[in-house]
Amino acid sequence: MKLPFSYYQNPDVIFLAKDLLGKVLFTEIEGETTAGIIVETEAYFGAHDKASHAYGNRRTDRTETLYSEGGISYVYLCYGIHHLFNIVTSVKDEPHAVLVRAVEPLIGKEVMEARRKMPFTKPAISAGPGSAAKALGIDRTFNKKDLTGEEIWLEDHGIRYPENQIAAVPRVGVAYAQEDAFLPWRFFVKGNKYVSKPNKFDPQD
DNA sequence: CCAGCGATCGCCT
DNA sequence: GGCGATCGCTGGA
Repeated sequence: MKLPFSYYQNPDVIFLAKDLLGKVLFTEIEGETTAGIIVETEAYFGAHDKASHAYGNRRTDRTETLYSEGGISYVYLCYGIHHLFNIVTSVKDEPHAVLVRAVEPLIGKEVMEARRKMPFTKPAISAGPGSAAKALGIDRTFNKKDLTGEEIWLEDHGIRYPENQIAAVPRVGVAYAQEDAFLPWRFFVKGNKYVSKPNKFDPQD
């Protein structure tokens, strides 16, 4: 059930971003297990993507994690407040990654409610990358973790969404990436209430 | 060494 | 819908 290390080695980060919808993201922190179904992702196409921290093969202390082999987590602080969780994919030195933007609470809902101070019936509990990470208890200490380990991992529960239920639209908050800002590399489950706000519904529907 | 800013969120109007 | 919070990373001095 736990996704094997090989799953993350796939060189096609766009495929993986879409394939990760429906997979279940787990954390175990101080004996408390929480998990959510991934319902929204964004692909970041490494060195060739102006929206990526690793654009142009930029290497700094922060981006070094992105050059790990697939199956490692990349967590960083955004706006001084929010922790954003990414899944590093592909082979070593190919800095591809998938940002998890929203999850649907599945296991440990009470724990998530305490972390977020709101009932799990409120979509805001885990809609949006900062909220999803907080609900699952993910912070900076989760950077560079093995995603097949005992603290954070993913499972395949056989959840599959038909093609026509998945929207592919431009990514959020990457206007600075110029022409790359228009690439349809944000994927989400249409109509799922835990999907983050911007363009919750496919404009074509 | 330090000023500017970000893959956001929640509160206020 | 508008805006302030808040801090590590980044690149230029």
